[in-house]
Amino acid sequence: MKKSDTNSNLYKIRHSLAHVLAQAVLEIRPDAKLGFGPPIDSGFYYDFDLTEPLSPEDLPKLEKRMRHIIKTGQVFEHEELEQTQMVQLLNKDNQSYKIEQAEDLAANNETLSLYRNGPFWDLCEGPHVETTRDIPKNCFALDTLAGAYWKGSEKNNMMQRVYGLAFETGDELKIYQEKRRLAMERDHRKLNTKHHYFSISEEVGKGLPLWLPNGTVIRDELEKLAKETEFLGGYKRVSTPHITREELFQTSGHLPYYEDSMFPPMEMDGERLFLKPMNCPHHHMIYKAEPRSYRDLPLRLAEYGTCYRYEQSGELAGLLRVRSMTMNDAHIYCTTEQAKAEFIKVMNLHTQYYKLFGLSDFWMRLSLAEENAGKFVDEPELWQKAEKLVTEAMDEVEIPYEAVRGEAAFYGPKIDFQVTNVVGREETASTNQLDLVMAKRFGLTYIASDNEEHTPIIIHRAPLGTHERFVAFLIEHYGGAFPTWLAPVQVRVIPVASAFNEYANSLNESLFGSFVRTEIDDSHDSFGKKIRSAAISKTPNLLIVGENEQADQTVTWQRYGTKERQTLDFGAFRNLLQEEILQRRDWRTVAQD
RNA sequence: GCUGGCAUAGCUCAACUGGUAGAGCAGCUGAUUUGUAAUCAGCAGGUUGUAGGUUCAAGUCCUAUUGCCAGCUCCA
Repeated sequence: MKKSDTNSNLYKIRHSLAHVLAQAVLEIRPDAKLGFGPPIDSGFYYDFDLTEPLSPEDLPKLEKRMRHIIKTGQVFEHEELEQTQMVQLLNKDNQSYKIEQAEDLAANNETLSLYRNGPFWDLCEGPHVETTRDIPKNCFALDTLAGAYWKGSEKNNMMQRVYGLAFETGDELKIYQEKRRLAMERDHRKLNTKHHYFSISEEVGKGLPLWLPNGTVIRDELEKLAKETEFLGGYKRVSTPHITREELFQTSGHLPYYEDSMFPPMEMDGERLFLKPMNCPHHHMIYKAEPRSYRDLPLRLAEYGTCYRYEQSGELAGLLRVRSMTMNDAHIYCTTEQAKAEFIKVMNLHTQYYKLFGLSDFWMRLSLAEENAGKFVDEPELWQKAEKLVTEAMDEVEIPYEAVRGEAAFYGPKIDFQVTNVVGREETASTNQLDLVMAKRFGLTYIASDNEEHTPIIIHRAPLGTHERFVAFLIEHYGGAFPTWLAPVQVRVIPVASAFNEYANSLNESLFGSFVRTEIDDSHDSFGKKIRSAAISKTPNLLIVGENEQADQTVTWQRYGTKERQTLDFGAFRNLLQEEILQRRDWRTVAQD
């Protein structure tokens, strides 16, 4: 929850519940050491260091104890203490983490305060409800157990975190739980079991998805979209190898700054080769392959490039986090004067794509470097210049964003498009980066009109991100019901009885011959069953044909998810469909406009 | 990678405190020929993730291992 909400009733309820939870845990695990226990967007959590871990079966027990504590109406009392007194008190309870926290707070000259309720007390700045009776009866539920590092650093101890859901009323809690349940239904991994987009097999390796025919259709359609758009945007297409000699990644700085995320090298003939984690070094080499003049700029090199990154095993998740990925990558080499305009063009391209998919639930993050983090190329002046350029461009297009330190690429600031997946986890869907560092490292130059050598500015951009993540998002965004142009199967022809199979088949073949992805349901199932199967398949267009249609050479057209249908001439249907596909229209969002 | 949990047929799930695996859907075969969400009947499908161990007996208990899930850390 935001700091600004601290005085809201909801904040107090959640914060107080965290204390009640800690009290309940201490009842069953008296030696528990307390960590942090803040309110969060959906409720609260509390971290504990336990000698004997809690198991999911403990949650109902804890919940029962919490309800009991609430009923006794414990009063929350506030008290401020000097550091020595506070540490003494904490020491008596053997709360070593809290002592560390108290010392940190004191070092920052913050007031040390505690809250007591009943037998429990906690180092805490509040605020809380007056008494535990102010916590509505059924407004909370313990949710899950998880691990969490003390102070969020993997160098520290792993503690056990208990998550709880909490709202102002029981009804709000129920609504939240139902919403979450519905969201789970859209999980791309869940929809995948039904619609077969991809497969991750143990034999091939984790994080290395196999794209099945249905998923490949979506990939190919996205690629087609990107190629057409980039062609019109003046990009040139290139293609580069998946493995590369060590030296290139030394030059690029990937080995010093990014090696943790790279697969270990292959050794051959006395040299070391790496799988590429990004496409940029290769594009830079293409830039370098011939002398460049200012007349060549902006030079826009585009590639759907496949990269490999050694993500930690616990981070892999379906298609959202993988180890082999194909990026909608391009690098724009331009002069300083051109940079802002090029950056703006790229931002507009993002907007254009997001509008096409009807994606509106995202926020933009300006990811900046952090000093002395060791993760960023050490060129303070260039960073400053790049940040200024990006900020100005963003202000000019008037797109709101939030700046976050420490999230930049190692070679420059980024504008990331942040989206949340169905489970509520935030991910970067697209990215745009301004890079003043690489051109220098690679010795990229162009001859300007002054007949002198200059260094170009580079813009890295991936508005469609990677196929893996973007397709995962689209599956969840559309809930598996894709618009016609993206749908693995665009049309299903359904004869009402086998007597019309022949007519249905002629339509099917005719559409197929026009490059429409079509199939026919000539099974022996009842008509009702065929309609049901078609609905479950989420095929966007159904063509129903029977005696009437056959006699008139017409089709009855029904959209997925609707009851309305229209009967029209087959040729007319085909024209409408082809136009819709060509224009990549989603009739559902078009209707809303 | 770390903490916790889970693993039974293609999918969703069953099998009491250990007694030798069962259903629905999907699939296949046959009958049915149907105008908007499940026609009927039959058949087939599993060394219970893998490897050890305890036991007269293991899906069930123990150990290891692999994979998956949630979270932390990390990121397109």
